[in-house]
Amino acid sequence: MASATIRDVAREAQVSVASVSRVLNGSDNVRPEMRERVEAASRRLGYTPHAGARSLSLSRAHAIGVMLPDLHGEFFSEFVRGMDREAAKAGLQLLLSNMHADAGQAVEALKTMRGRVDGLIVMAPDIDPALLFSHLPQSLPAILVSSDCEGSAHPQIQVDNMGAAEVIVDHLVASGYRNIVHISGPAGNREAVAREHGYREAVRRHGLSPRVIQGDFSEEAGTAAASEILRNRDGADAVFAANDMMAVGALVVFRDAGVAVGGEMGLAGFDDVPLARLISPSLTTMRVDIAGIGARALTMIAAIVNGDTAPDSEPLRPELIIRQTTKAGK
Amino acid sequence: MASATIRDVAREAQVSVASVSRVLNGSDNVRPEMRERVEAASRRLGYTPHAGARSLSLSRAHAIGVMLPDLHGEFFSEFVRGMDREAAKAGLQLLLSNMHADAGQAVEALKTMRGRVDGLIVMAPDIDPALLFSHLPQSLPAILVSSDCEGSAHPQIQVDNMGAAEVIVDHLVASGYRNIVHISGPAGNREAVAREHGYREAVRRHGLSPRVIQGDFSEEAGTAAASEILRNRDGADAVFAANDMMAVGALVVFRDAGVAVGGEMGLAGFDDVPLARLISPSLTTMRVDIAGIGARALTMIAAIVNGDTAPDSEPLRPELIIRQTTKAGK
DNA sequence: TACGTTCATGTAACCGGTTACATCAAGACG
DNA sequence: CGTCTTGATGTAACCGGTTACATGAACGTA
Repeated sequence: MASATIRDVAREAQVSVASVSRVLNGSDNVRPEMRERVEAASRRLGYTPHAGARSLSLSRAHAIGVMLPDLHGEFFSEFVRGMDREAAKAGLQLLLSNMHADAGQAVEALKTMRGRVDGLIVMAPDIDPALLFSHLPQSLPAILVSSDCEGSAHPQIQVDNMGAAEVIVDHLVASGYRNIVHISGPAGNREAVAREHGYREAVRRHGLSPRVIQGDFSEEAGTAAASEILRNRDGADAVFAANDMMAVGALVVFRDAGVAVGGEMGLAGFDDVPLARLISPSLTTMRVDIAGIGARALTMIAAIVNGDTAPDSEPLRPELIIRQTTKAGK
Repeated sequence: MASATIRDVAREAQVSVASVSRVLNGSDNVRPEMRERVEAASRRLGYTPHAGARSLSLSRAHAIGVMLPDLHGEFFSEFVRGMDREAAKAGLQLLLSNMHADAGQAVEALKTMRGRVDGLIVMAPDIDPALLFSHLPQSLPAILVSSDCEGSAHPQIQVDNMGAAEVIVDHLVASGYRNIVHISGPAGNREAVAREHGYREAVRRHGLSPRVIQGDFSEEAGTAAASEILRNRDGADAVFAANDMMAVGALVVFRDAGVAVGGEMGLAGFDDVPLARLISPSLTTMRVDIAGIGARALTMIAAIVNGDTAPDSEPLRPELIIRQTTKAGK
């Protein structure tokens, strides 16, 4: 019942295992008659090579380990789509390990990938990468995605979160808004921190005063923040949420309260989830090319694995997408 | 530079490889002094076991291969989330292989998983499973998700697409709609076919006449279908789209044309993507518990891999979610 | 003291591939 | 006809773990 091995095929074809291997890997130096015998035997036995054994003897797994945080929706699927597209081109598979409760668990998960992948793509916005990699064989190539951390030994793909946040604030100011409240992301999240930093910087530059309501990237956080803003009636005339889901949560609250979003109240998010375009009024936001990041991450790690020089890429600049929630202006 | 192997640890600790293996796998029959020596050596060398070699000698990869179609958004991420949750519990990893252009490529992808995974979870609504598995070692356990096909040798997780479609039509009829148009999914897709079948069955049962516009699950297909309906003005008073994205495309067209969706025009989708709740007017649809399906798929395959009897599960029944697009009725 | 147990440890085979090197037959050439 | 070259094929070591079995020390018993 166990599957046929290369030795079974060799026996069936009355040749040596070396010959079978040569035929199956398309080596030259095999006579046509030999090729035919082996292929026939292989077909008769329904032979499929054992990828695990192959990668052991070649010291090449043809797989990339991917560690992601607890991503949701489009964000997750677009990222994986981008990686998968390039992985298919490069003949690589993706070994997924998501959503780990804590750093210890994450380290454990990375360890179980040793000897099973040729490289790692790690996105861990709330885990210290130094800690993450200190327990790992340094010979395993890895790249960090969007971790916004300096001085790591590993190549990184950066998104210019801070600059993008400034762009958003500049746009809100240009549209006539002056009292811009920021709904921030989770405290330990480096992307969230960078966005808040950009917000503060831009507000300061315009001579305005910052105001931050702590959020956590969830729609509920946006709902809560908007309710708080309505309750206080403290002159806030625009909201910049650190991601779209919180912006959507806020939008629904404003809409239901009869606030003219895009008119008296400006609103902007971050990410450009598909929903941003479809909700009404449609949401001004920064578009991040998630699939592109995933693709770039994979081509980078593939290059490193192949021993090519890793093209250290410059930060990705998200694109400002102006929609109805800031269109009318004030 | 190459990573330390178990033999390096054995040499460093001046013991045999068998002892190292015993210590690291927590076997009894090791004296405390031995344990300590090995652990110290292992730490000194930064040793991490080679999972590939381990799985070769144990004939157990502790990984599950997952093959998915070109899924988008929440659908994909929720499904993976469900699997991942259970996989973490069971100590399994997920080897992903998405989005294959054609059946041949899909078969190839499955083959490269041989010897690398202990089982397969396959969702391939537009590939004939018989074809898919005919080229595979029959010893590799596999389960099919939502393939709606009879007489397969592999256990399946079914979603009652046909029954759910009937539920939707019944609801539309109960809300007063009579000329219900169906926007179908892609032609070869078995889920889409089952939904259309349910639609036709229910419409026939109510003594109404069916009308189907061919779609392909994309938002654009919904846009096109709705435009066609408006152009024809042929008395259609409700639309049942085979998925939410098409329903959303249609909704936007109707809304922009000033048609009262939920009043004079009923509209229902299928899937309950997050957008369905957030769009305005919010969309009546059938909720499918995607994460639950993923989780169930993983527990099933894990059970089979462990040699437990596979609990052959009954079809999942989606839940009717009534929202504004059918609320007012006619 | 001689002998049988028990138990920690070591040796070597095995998982299923790849491949360096050995082997050997056939053809080239003096 | 003998030798050298060439090229197809076979043998066995190796990738890095696990583990059945061999080994031998320590101890109990007569």
